[in-house]
Amino acid sequence: MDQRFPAPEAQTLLDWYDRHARALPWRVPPEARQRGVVPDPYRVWLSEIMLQQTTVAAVKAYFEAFTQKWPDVNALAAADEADVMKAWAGLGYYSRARNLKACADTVARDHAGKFPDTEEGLVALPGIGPYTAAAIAAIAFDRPATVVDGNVERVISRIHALETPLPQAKPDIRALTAAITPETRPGDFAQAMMDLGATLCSPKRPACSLCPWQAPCRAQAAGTSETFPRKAPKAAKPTRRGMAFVAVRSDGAVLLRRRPPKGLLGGMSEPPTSTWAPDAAIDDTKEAPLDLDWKRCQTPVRHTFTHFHLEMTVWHAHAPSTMLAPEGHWWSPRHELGGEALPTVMKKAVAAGLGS
DNA sequence: TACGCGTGGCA
DNA sequence: TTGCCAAGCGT
Repeated sequence: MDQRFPAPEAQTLLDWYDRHARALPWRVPPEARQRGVVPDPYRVWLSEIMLQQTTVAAVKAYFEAFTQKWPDVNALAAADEADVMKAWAGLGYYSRARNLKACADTVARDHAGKFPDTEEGLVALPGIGPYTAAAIAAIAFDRPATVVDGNVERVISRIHALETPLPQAKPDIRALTAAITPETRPGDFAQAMMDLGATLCSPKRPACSLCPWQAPCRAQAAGTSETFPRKAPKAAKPTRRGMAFVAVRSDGAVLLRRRPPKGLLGGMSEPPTSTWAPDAAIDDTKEAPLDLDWKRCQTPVRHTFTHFHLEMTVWHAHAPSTMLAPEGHWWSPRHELGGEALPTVMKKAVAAGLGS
């Protein structure tokens, strides 16, 4: 052990957390936790699912809406899946919403509405992986689980100046995190690690001068904090092209359909679309669901998904009020359009079709 | 093991 | 404009 770098102490981070913890809607503040206030496992679980790969700023409004609509796991289990998808629309990664509902159903039916209080029990539930199981066990049940998320990976890789790139470094990071996870206040420790990563030990321009773990941090000493964690370069995103068909009935209703339950935007709603491919035709209205006088919108809708760019040509047409929706489709009245389970890209397409 | 899976904010 | 990124999971 290099004598210049003492081991990072959990207590040092907990002292910092007691002074600087972020106030979040799903969190029991450290002073209340110390007085014996315990978190609601339902709220901890819901927040953890929403926060997967998603920013706190984006989650807040959805968390408030969900807990208003469905205050506990039994209420969510009693809900229609379609309503859950509508409430999740815009948040992204829609398999999370399907798994959220499946998990609520399982907890209500098989566990009498109580979440399991161990990592093993939690990780067996839909949508709960190793990170989320550890986080719920620690935060909701104060178990000394090793909680490793993207924040922890960044903090630990900097403290130890780990040269191994992610994801190969994950086993080392897990072991190093386990070694400093305390038996007392493990839930606050996990949340403190995330707050440190989110506020001081940030990806860009970390505020090392304010960090409670400045002394043990090798990257800080070398002035290279921002270069960790090491990562393999990412592949460039290809561009796919396609079409969307926005049919508007004379009373303003718009034709929608449901996407297949799995895969991209699985289970969400959309105006009819063509298949998307790099060389797809964007002017063949024979692919449209109805035989109408289709007109092309001038500006295509651009949208970027995780692994490709989409350039979608939007076609629009007026339909007579008597026209029936094809099998599997429905006319969504204009005043209900905002409440449909439309992902953001499809909201853009509908807006383009209505605006032209 | 590696890939598929959304979105919005920011430099 | 473009790339990068944010509390990962399922297959």
